[in-house]
Amino acid sequence: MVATSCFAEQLTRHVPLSDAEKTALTKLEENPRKIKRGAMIQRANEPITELFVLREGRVMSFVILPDGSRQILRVYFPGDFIGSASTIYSRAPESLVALSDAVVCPFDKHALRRLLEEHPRVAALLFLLSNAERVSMTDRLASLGRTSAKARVAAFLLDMFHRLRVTDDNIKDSFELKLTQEEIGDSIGLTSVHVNRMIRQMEQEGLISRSNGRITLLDVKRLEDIGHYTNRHKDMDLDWLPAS
Amino acid sequence: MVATSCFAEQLTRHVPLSDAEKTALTKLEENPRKIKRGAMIQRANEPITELFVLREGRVMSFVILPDGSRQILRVYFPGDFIGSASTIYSRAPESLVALSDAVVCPFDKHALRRLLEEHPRVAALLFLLSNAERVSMTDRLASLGRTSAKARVAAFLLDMFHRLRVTDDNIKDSFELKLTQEEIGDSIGLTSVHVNRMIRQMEQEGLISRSNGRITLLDVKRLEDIGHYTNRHKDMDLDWLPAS
DNA sequence: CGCGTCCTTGAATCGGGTCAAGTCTAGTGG
DNA sequence: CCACTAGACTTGACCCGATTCAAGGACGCG
Repeated sequence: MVATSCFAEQLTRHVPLSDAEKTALTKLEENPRKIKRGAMIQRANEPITELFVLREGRVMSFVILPDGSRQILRVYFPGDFIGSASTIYSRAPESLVALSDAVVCPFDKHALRRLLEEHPRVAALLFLLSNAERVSMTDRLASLGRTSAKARVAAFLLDMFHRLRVTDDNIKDSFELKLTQEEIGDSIGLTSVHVNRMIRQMEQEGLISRSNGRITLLDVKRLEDIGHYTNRHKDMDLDWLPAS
Repeated sequence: MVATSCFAEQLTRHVPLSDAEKTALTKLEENPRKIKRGAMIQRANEPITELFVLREGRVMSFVILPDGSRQILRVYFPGDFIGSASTIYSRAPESLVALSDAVVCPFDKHALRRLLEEHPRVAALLFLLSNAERVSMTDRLASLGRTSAKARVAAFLLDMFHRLRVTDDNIKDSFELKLTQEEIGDSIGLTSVHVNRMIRQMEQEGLISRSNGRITLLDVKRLEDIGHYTNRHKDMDLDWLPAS
């Protein structure tokens, strides 16, 4: 048994890895770095050569438009692979900021190249997970483009919930959001004021409840209905990956 | 010189390929199939095992929400790789319909697996391009979440324009849209009525002009400004890919 | 010629944004 | 232990951009 990294652990949830593969992945996490809440990890438009594995805490990626408004693109959880854009662009298309105190493990993109060369199976797996991210992105597109404010909030909460559950088995029906209502709004294309209205409404209707930053989903079925949510994590099927 | 496939041709725009790689890619396109405008290539939620290379024409992917509204996720052009979702999901997350008469080359996902196994460099390249798609998806997210109707139309037109130019060098300032205004609306989260109003307004302001389905961009600079558009195709940098 | 699809335009409506004025809470320092 | 403060949450009144509804026009095709 080799010491498994945070990233390898995430990947083995999908498909078994050989020890050699695990060791290689662990190398990516040799340089953990502590990050304070609110600190910027990467600034949009600046040259980049690093990627990251998020080991602890939460990180968000976002862009700021010329009029000053912000679109949050994604919230990352421990085990996530961050900054894959730097594999293709020499300048960062998006900014990265820690939403909570966090630990990230930066590594050079050439280290990733070597990994892909030496472990084609890992390359294939990363390709697949990149496709999965693309699909979850399309779900959000549909949410922003075609659903009401209430539906977006519902879908957002469900997405957080199910993603957290992938790595944390003891989450039953509640979780720490760790995002302000303004940040929620910036994720789903609403103002903080309207996010607040929707959340209160959903609380009054008995869909959710809150106590100091913790959200409890009281009626997941109805939330899924309101948010037009489909849980993609269920029917993933990576069987066809090259055998190890 | 081996006969290059449509897909290989697309890839070599980014990075040189060996003859062996080209041959392998060409194999994916052994079974061209003609598709009529409007025909469904893949229906959301149905089992899938096939992927496609689009050789001719245009194809769109979309989802229909329970209330009947449609979100178009992406418009594909010749040389594009379609349906990468089937690498991870056994049921299609999105539908595929031909926007014009088209030729697609279906291939089994196991053929892709063999390709990834035998040609790790191609696997890495696909991983990169998948990342590029993810980035262009985030651009659209920001557009839908945080910009006005006019900005979205401008960004949409510029995106079509620049993507067509990647493969077609003789496009100077005009192109065939081949989408109805309703389809444009379903791409950018607007109604066809409002798309029409924005297009007419932009026409009156001298930003664009139209004649029987052909759009001419008269003032690209100002359009980019209005649409908060950034052309991602320019500063792609795939140099670090494993050497062939 | 007639029919269907797409485009165009106006009027009324509404969802969500904006502005503004609180309230609540966790820190902070005296 | 309490006053002070800053950031986040809450709520109301008003406004505006986009949708909805509806009706007509243009064009291509069988």
